[in-house]
Amino acid sequence: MPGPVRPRRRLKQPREQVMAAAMTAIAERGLAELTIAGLGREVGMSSGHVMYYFGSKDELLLQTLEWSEEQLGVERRAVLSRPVPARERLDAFVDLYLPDGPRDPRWVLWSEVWNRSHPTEEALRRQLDLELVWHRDLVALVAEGISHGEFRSVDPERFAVRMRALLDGFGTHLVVGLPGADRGQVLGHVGEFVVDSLGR
Amino acid sequence: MPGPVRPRRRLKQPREQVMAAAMTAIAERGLAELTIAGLGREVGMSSGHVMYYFGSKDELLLQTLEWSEEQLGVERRAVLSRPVPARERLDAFVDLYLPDGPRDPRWVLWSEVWNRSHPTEEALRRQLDLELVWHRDLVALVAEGISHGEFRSVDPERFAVRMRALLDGFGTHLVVGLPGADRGQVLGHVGEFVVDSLGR
DNA sequence: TTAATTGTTAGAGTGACGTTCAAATTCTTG
DNA sequence: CAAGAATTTGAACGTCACTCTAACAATTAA
Repeated sequence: MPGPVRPRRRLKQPREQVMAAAMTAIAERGLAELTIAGLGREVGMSSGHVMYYFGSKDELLLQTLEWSEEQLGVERRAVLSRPVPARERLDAFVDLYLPDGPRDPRWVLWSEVWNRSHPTEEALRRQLDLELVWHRDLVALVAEGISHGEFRSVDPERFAVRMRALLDGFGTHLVVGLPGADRGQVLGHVGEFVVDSLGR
Repeated sequence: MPGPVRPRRRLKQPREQVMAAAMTAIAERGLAELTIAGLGREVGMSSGHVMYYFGSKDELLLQTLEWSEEQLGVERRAVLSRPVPARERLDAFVDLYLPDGPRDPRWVLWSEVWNRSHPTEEALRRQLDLELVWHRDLVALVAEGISHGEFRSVDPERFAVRMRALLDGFGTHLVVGLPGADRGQVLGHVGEFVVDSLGR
């Protein structure tokens, strides 16, 4: 006697559903408790099904990070093209760059993928691409601010490297929930650094 | 018929042996490939034996980080008490603070323990203690440099927060092996930041 | 010295996980 | 509508952290 036939409906946008569930799960319960089977359960897939789409957990995490960065990229480009002073756009850039708070999934994923011991050549290139878009946009914004006479004349590339180190440091503090690392205070520190470095 | 009796000799300093092996293994093969059984094999212990001493893998990693920091603390205090200008001691502080290079086990462990989703109250306190010793020493050094007229008069606490964010950012770039993050260049950036912030 | 107690060690067992795989089902297309 | 491609399931596998029991060694008590 055959068992009852369960419906096998096709899902809409299965990749997106999984990645969205992963972001939520990381924000709510952390990476350590994120399992392929559990993730599948959230969206009505078997573990094998999730593997069919992503091939491995590492690849799932990297694709989720890329997906998240894509959405943020849209916001960033919108912000950067606003017809307001460069300083105002720089503040918006910083606001987008920093994590929302402890366990921000985008930052958790960043840490996870970069801490892999043996990334493939291809994965490394993709990870680096994610860095470069932020970096290039920052360099271009600073260069524009300088050419408009709004910022002091510094080397935009060199400033961007230092600025991103500062943001990554504060971002790390925020995302791990280091006591004393409050988003408001961090924004204050960064603002002061910007004034010190670029103010006329 | 009983099997052959293998010697069950007591090991000397078993905890230290395991922690040293963990540091080496992380530096050479990364955290992902670090297993309790494999670690035991390196020092002639069974997996159960390692667990007997550390109770859990998380606890092993945290104790290893503490052990590593203890050794670095000795070096740091030696460096900070040298009878040389504060600036020179600050440079030595930075050199000790930053990772040696990609996969520096101290930084890998730091990232691992802070990225745990649900640390115990006690673990969190111990992790925070590791941060505080660096922070306090930095604040004291800067305050000393100011009082000797060597540094500009800034808020030492505020400077230390910003300086550590910068160091953590650059340190993260170095430890994950971000292309373009070279230790020499990082030291250059940090040196420039110090001059900008504290130079008279 | 021996007996009892405590501390140390091995290794088998457990459950959860990522991953693989073959079979079954649904969709697409000629 | 038939054939091939794409999708979906769930069982199986190997590995891992962790648990547990029994054995062994060191220390202490008598």
